[in-house]
Amino acid sequence: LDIWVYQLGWADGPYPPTHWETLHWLQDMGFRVNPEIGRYDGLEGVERHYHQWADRRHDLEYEIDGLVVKADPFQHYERLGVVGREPRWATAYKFPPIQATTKLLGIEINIGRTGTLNPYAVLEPVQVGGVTVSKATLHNEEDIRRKDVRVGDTVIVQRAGDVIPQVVGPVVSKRTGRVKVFVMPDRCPVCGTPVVRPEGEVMRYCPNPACPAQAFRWLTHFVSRGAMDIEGLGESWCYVLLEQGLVKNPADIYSLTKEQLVGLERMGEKSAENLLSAIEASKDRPLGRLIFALGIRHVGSEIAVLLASQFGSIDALARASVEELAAIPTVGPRIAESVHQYFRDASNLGVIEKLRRAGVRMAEEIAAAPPEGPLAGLRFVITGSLASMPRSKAEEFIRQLGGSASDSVTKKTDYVVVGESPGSKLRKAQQYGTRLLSEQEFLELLRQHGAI
DNA sequence: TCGTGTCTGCTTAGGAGCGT
DNA sequence: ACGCTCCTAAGCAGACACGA
Repeated sequence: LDIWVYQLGWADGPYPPTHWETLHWLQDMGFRVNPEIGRYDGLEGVERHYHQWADRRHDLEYEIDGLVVKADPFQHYERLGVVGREPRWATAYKFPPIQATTKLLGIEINIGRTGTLNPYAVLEPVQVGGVTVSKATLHNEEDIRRKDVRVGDTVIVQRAGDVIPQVVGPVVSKRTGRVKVFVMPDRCPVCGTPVVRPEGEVMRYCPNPACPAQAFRWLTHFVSRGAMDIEGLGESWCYVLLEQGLVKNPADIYSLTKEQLVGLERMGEKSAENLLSAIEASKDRPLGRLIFALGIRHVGSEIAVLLASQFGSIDALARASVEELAAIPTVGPRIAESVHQYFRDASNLGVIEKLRRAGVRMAEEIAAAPPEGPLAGLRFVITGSLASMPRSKAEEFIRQLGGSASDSVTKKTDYVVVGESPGSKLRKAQQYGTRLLSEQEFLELLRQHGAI
């Protein structure tokens, strides 16, 4: 009997490790497995019904041309010798990260939204775990020093959590005399301003707020999903708008006209209309989103929502003193100072004025203390992907019911929701003995409390 | 109609630094 | 000391629109 195993989303290259195991496993059971046919391309009439092993004792079930193949993942993983703490049905298996060696061609610098100089490795493209890796972050100069990687080195590359490319370190035995120690630049590679490294901090900053790189990062941050969420405006268009001088700061987006947009290369009527309506729609985002979008240092999505709920308007926030700010729980002196400073800067105030004139919502009712939901006081963490909804949606539901959703597992975490291909959070949860929830159980929980 | 460019959606690691 | 948030990073398929 021939079995074709079909996995969505992997058109090329090797299968994810768990999938590989499944192939072998089916083989062991006496099926002839044809992994080559199992590619995403060109497969017709093969449907995948793939119940996750995270579901308690649920069968793994493949339907192939009307033939249903069932198997028990519990036994499968047990046979592999991969048995974690209870409940064992949630144990997933991953190979250790697959590594490869390649050449470090150079180290280049990105400028972050806050002006940080972020070095990254430019690598000779290499296949690692099924994808081509050509770049990887090096975090900062200390990290480069710790790893002691030099330009020209042969380096080991892996995919952390099987996803993110990472430089592990050099293969010192392969080092030739021609390697070069990397030196962080003294000047911003984009605007040439001498960089500063505040005492006690590890990152170097470009102190020029008008640096084009920072303007670009601010703009992309402003329009991003978590902030004002302007659909259709990605990095490329941000770049074009800045380069053409149509936009100098985020507030200028709101005075773009159709004529201006249509004049751009590869921007037609349709795109221009879509973009303008997306911009229009963004005027009504919740206050927290706007505060986040302003890009104040130390104010991310969480603190922004907190500030919105405390002050209720941009004006009230702008008037707040350092003491008032620091009096808020979880806001300390650094954050308070950062916020206060932001609203003392003339150009920032100019942007805010312009946003106001454009009709961007600047205030909202201060919500009464959030009603105590059924999940009040419970901390959730999600790992892996959920089939039924994006992670952000799941987190929204959790908050709606009064729970909190964070992204690192600690001893205080109450539940870890395990989706498909979970990462290291699952390991950590097992280590702490944190209660695990399969996607089905999670959905059941939401249903119980009427969230869905 | 079709090749090409752009954006979206979806994932996780981990250093740094803040708050308590 | 510990927990949490901020911030950035890479990759790829697929949807959609442009423009010839």
